[in-house]
Amino acid sequence: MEYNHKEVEQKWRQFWEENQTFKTEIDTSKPKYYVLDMFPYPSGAGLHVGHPLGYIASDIIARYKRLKGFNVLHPMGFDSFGLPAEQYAIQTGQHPAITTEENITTYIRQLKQIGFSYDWSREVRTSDSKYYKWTQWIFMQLFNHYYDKDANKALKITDLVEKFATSGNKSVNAVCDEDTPVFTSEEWNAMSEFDQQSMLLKYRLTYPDESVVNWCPGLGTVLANDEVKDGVSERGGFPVEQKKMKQWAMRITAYADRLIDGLNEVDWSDALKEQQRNWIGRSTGASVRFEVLTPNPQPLTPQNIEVFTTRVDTIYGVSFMVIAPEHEYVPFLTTPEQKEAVDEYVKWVASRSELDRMSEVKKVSGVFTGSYVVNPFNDEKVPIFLADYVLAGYGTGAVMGVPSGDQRDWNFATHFKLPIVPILDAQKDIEKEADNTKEGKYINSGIINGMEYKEATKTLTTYLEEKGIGKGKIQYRLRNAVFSRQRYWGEPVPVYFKDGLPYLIEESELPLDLPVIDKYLPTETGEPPLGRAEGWAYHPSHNGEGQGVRYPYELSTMPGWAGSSWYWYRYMDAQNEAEFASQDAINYWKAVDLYIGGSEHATGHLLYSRFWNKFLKDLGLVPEEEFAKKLINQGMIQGRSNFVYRVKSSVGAGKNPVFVSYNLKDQYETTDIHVDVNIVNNDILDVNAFKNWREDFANAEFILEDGKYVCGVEVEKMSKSKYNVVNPDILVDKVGADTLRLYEMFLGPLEQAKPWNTNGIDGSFRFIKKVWRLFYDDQSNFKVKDEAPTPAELKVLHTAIKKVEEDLERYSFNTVVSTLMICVNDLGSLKCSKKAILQELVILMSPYTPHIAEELWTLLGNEAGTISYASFPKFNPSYLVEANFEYPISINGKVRANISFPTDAVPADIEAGVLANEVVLKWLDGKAPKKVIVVPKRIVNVVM
RNA sequence: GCCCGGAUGGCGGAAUUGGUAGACGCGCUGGUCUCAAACACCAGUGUCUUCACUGGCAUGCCGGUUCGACUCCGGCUCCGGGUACCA
Repeated sequence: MEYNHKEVEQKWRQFWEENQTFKTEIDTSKPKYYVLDMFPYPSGAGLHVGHPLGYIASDIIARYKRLKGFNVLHPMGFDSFGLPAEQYAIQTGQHPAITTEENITTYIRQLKQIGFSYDWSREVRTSDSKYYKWTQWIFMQLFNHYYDKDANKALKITDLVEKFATSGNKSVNAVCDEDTPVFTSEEWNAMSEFDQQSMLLKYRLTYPDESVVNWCPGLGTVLANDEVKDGVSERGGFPVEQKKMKQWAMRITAYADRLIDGLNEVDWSDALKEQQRNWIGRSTGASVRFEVLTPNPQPLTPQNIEVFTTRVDTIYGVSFMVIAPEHEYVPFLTTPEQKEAVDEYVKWVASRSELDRMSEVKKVSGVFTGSYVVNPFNDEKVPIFLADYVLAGYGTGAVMGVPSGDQRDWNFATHFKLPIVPILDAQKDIEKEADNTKEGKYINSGIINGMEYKEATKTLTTYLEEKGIGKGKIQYRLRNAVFSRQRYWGEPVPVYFKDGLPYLIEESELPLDLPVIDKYLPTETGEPPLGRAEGWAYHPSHNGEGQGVRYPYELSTMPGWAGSSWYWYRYMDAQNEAEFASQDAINYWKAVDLYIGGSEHATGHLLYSRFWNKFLKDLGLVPEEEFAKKLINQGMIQGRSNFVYRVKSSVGAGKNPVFVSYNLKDQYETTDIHVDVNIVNNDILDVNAFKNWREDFANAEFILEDGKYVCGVEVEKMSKSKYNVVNPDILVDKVGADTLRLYEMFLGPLEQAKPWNTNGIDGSFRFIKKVWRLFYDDQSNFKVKDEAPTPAELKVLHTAIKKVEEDLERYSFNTVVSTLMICVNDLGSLKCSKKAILQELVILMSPYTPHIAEELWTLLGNEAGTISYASFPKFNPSYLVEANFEYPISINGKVRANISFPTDAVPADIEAGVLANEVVLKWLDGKAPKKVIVVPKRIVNVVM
């Protein structure tokens, strides 16, 4: 009886569903383990073979941990708000909820087919109002809190109001807007409601903020930088303009230090942690104010320019200052003589894309403004330049130029013939290039002459603070996160406006449901789509205000990352209507033990989620500072395209198209045509399927090699238009889910990017069939025996048990597959069909190939469905003990012989045995060896 | 430019702490079975040399440390990913 994967897999999927095999409850008698996949956006295209890669790995761990006695939480859900459904709605008028529902149905069908052990009763969808009620609720908490630097946590805004009323804000050490004024309690108490509320917005963790955005009127939305190409939208090619807009922002910068420090306590890859550290970009330095000297001061001309530097010790080496060409001071610093040159330069810079500015770093460009600043330390006049390497958006948009210590400044100074002043006696060759050393003693440096780096920095910072011209400062690259989208298909913001100021609706009024609208486009006046919703206004019901009073709601919706920034808690208690999750559930499951997903989320999702998690912890709602203890980024699966080659002369009316095989194509003039990889096997084209594939190829003729049509190959992105998308449904049908799971893991290390190549899947399929043949002979007789296993059989089994366990513990999924293959091959060679051995083997396999494992488990006489909660086989080292070890004998590092010695032989005996060996004697050629190295149970090296 | 990763047979990859480079699988070659094919099974398969034995060469390139290097160190090349020139 051949193994029938279709029947068996179907049977067990149904069993799991009907018996709710993987339904999970809180169970304090077992240790818990939480395995989470980054949940998908359900796109219309369905799953391709790249998507399940991480899901298979996490499912294997989930199943493995169950066997190890853990109570495993392994859920799946959908990040179901997003642009594609809305784009589709704009085109067709179909409500995004309908499209989304359909797509989710497809995803669930495809996921279930691969045999994942998800607890589907915990499924969540971010676009479900039962879910986004809590996203809105968290937003409200953020609005109601501020960050207190002394407590180093978020505190209630009502506490802040109390402090303001009693002692003003001078003693308050809180994160707030840069322009927050200092006020006394009297001043606070005298403020109007409007002024007080405006002041509080400077402290709230979420607040409306003016920010410059890529506004695309054609699409009626704001675009990310990478959605803009050459000044037009990537999608549709509409013009994009820079526009200031009131947007909600999240004060993530309040958590900058904790976001950096927390990285030390999580087991994430160094590459990923480094990326987050760089993104947050904490740098310690000093801010220094330089007084402006301009020949033509105007009322708006700034008196000072402030710079931030991480090397304040180099301040005596400053020979120029650079401000960003976009800087608001530029018009006031430009002298009439320089105006023409400056205007021209500013215009030129504006015309250059970021890419241009980036790739041309070696070419120095800039222009003198005509004005100067004064170096506060040596009173020297320092010219102010504009240069495109300084960005207006970062820090103060101004940089001090120290050519002897910074290569970019050195290039600039050399180009404009500015002085290059040495400042440290250890600087070398500064006439040739900059030397950024911190070694040596300072020279040409006024009050720090003769000092070393540490002392100099301290001295200068103290001086700055005493004179009131600067201070020590920690600066971050991280900016507060914009939290608005001019879109329909997202969470409504639970805010209404009274006198232009935002107020929260009552918690009891949540969820604020997404209203029905007629069209999914911005309004004629440029308002977001919610502006179309009739009656989209707040009716106060709580404070006794007059009937019929209405306040307009916020019209923008939340961004895609809102719903995904806390979802792992919802899985813990997905149906709870009273809380986002019960404290019982949260304190049991605590945090994610293993999180698997793509590295493209490094600075988006993973940073925002950490931020929200820390905030929820400050509120005492969750116990852990970090939400994901261990994280693995799975590598991207690239597409592998196949090509056919159409002979150019065969194209035209009345002609049959002729295709030439890959290795003969150089003899013809051909056109490369992508061919559907699903009708190609091991790069050999199925010519009949090809004729049926496209109508215009129905009469195709072929020039074959060795009777076959060989296709060309290229690695590209997996995409529909390249016909290289491999759908898991087809493979599940052909070879089964178990084979697919096995093969995806067998491809290589999980973290590594690799092209999908269906060639080779046969090997995994053969493995499944080989396992089956350990149970059934050629005549379909069940051949499992109850005999006692031999030492050889036990050795094979326990070698596998050891390796499978070790490899799973280090997430080496691919090598486990080899181990299982070796084990099955060896048992086959031993003709082993003993129950005691096979029973353990089946458990070992079950995380990878759960369907066939279930079937074999019951064939061995076990109760159906119990394998998922069986015990992982216990490794017994005594079965692996060997009497002898075969030593490789190398001579000068090259292996020349193998000699067997007893395992417990002492090095001296081994050495004597080796030197008596004839192969060794031949190589020694009568000479005495210089040295013999014996590494017990490893190797012997004879040095001559 | 900067940051991070990577490079091993025809292909995917293995080698966990410096100790027999190429496990396992694909593909290919030959054989058994079959009318034939498919399936399955057996044998071989880095490369050069050789009838064979054997030997030389080989983990992107150059150099170093070591009895011994895919593994460690220094320098480079190429490929992939990220990116906000972050002072």
